[in-house]
Amino acid sequence: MPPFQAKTIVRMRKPVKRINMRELAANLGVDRATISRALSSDKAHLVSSSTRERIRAAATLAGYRPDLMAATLRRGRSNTVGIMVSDMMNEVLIRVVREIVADLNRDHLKGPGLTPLIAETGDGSDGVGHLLRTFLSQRVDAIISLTSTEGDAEALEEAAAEVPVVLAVRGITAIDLPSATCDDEAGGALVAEHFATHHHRVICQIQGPQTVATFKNRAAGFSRLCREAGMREIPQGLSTAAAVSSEGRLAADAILASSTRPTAVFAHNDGLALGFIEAMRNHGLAYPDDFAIVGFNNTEISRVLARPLTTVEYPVAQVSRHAAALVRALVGNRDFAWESQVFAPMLIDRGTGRKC
Amino acid sequence: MPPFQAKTIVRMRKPVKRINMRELAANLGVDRATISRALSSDKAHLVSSSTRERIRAAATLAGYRPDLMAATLRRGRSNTVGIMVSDMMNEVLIRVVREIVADLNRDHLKGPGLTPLIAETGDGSDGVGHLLRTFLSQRVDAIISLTSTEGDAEALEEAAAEVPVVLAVRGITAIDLPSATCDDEAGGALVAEHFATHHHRVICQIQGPQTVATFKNRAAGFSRLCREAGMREIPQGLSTAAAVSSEGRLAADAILASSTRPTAVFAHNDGLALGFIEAMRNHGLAYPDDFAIVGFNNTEISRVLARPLTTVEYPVAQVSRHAAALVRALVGNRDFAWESQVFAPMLIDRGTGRKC
DNA sequence: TTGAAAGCGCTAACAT
DNA sequence: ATGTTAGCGCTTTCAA
Repeated sequence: MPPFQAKTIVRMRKPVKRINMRELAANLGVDRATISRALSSDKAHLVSSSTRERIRAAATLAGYRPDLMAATLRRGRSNTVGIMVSDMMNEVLIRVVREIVADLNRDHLKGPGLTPLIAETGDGSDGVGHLLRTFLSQRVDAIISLTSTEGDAEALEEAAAEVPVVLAVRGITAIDLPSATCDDEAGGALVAEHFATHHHRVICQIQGPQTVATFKNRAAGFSRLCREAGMREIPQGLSTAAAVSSEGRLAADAILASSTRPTAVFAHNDGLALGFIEAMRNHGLAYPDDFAIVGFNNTEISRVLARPLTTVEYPVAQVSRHAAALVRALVGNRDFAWESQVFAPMLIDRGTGRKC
Repeated sequence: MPPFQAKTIVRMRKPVKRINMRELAANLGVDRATISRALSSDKAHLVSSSTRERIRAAATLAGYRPDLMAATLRRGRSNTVGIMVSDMMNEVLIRVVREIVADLNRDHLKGPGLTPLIAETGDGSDGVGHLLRTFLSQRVDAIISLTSTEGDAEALEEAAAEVPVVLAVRGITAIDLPSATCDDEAGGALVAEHFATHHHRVICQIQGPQTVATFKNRAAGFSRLCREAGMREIPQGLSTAAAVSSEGRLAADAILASSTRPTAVFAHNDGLALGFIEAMRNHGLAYPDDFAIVGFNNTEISRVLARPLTTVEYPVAQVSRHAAALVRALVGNRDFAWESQVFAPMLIDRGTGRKC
């Protein structure tokens, strides 16, 4: 156990009793119902403005906090949305979560809105199932799932029977749920096209795990355009065990050892690209002169490199906005005629994918 | 509006009515109280094992999900902890959140445990206050606040009157709350000591915003040890507007332009260090040969650099564990005699802070 | 415009 | 070992 410094303080808490609506009503000599109406956003107009203001002032003064549990129980709605994210260290996922949260919070300005509850799927065997059950027990009005896998289909379907479930970032083919995703096939094609434009003839891709739809689609789009543009792709299917920089380094070693070297490399995400760049340096090669390289996601690191990386911007804003819109609509009306949308990514050309 | 592809699907949802305890009881011909006991973890022994199993099987089969809102209302406790984080893109903060969540979830194995609710403080003017109010209305049993600032003192104190509030990562001097933090002063000193050990005589630090206690303490510790070790620190107080790589680049330009150049540089976090390294490259200097450089936080990027960076490991595990322990203890007993703890950081020597 | 009364689904005290 | 009863704090008819 490493050392630490301790500061010992003992302290008694004054047990502040929370004031409830009944007490507040008694203090003011009005009925609880009047308080409820005065404090609500949709029924406030039913109360005379004088009493309404009197009640609101008194509530603030007394530090009254409505019990959302009780309100939810009575109302049958919690005005809450569960957001389930697979990995909080993933920059794209967190950006999407953030924007969804901001989007939903914006509604609070007018009306009750939806309060987001964020949780990460644990490593446990049934992380997704457990979290979904927790959300349902918390009586969320809807669930947004970020980056679910095909293995989660059953659990999601079960949840979807009770509340609207919206998928974001990654869709699922086994079940038909409203979703907001990125067109990864187009993303892959975009990169290949960029290489073709800059006259590359022999190129390759460092693929993320092909069990993940995202990477499978990027690979497919890239290969498709390679064929269409008459470029030679080598080696076919250089797949990694995880989309992280260390795997990028390993892939680079393989590429550099091969007899036919490509002139351009597409890494399925910026982490893999970074690994490739490091390996290049280790091999005495200069980035970005000795290989053209393009990443994916436009993560912070791709921007702060001494030589910023050409990469693909994930349509974070659009995915987030659509996911939020879907949830809002479905919470308002379960029979809403939703449509899943697939948004186009965009190439950010910073020059590292050109040199032939 | 960038292009997108739309897949239109209309779908009717079968409105699955949630089964409640009363119905389940009726189906089984037992009383609701028996169901409640059978399904609980602490009172299950009061039910005969045969009916207990019968009830549990039926509950699972029927897809019964206890209404936590109702249970909370009745019980007066939600078994829920609000975790408030200022920035979800901050790697250290997210690691702490994760570990706290994992720690609290571990309790679920035996007994009800505490379910964490994670939320990010919005950019709004009163983000902290608003979030605290939301948490209190959700009847959380405790609140953990990550990286609060002195400006949040009042709001936190108000919340602390109702439920235990624990600070993590960053403490507050204005009020006396249980906390789990890092000894940043020692961290700064650690780095200076490292430089002294490797015979540096003229050194400098690129400081994060001095309004933030974390950076102020790192600066103080560093400067203290500089004086004690007889090293010359130049320029005094090179403070940045934000602890990000772009600011690190600016600071580097200033350092490189000065007449007396230091041989070693302490960047208050890895982002600043990265900016410095980039600027070095831009100036035709070689990292890590032309300057010794040490960062802080041991973030992923410091590890994946072609030449990994010497940095300081934040005591994530200890801070998390203590924060979780404080919450658990205080939820169990408000009068628990808590102690705030300050944990020591640790230098990770990867060799970039030696060369003189 | 306000009040009275019922009840959301659960748990805990008490009774059997 | 199980059942009976009351009530957590709120919102929503319905009535005045």
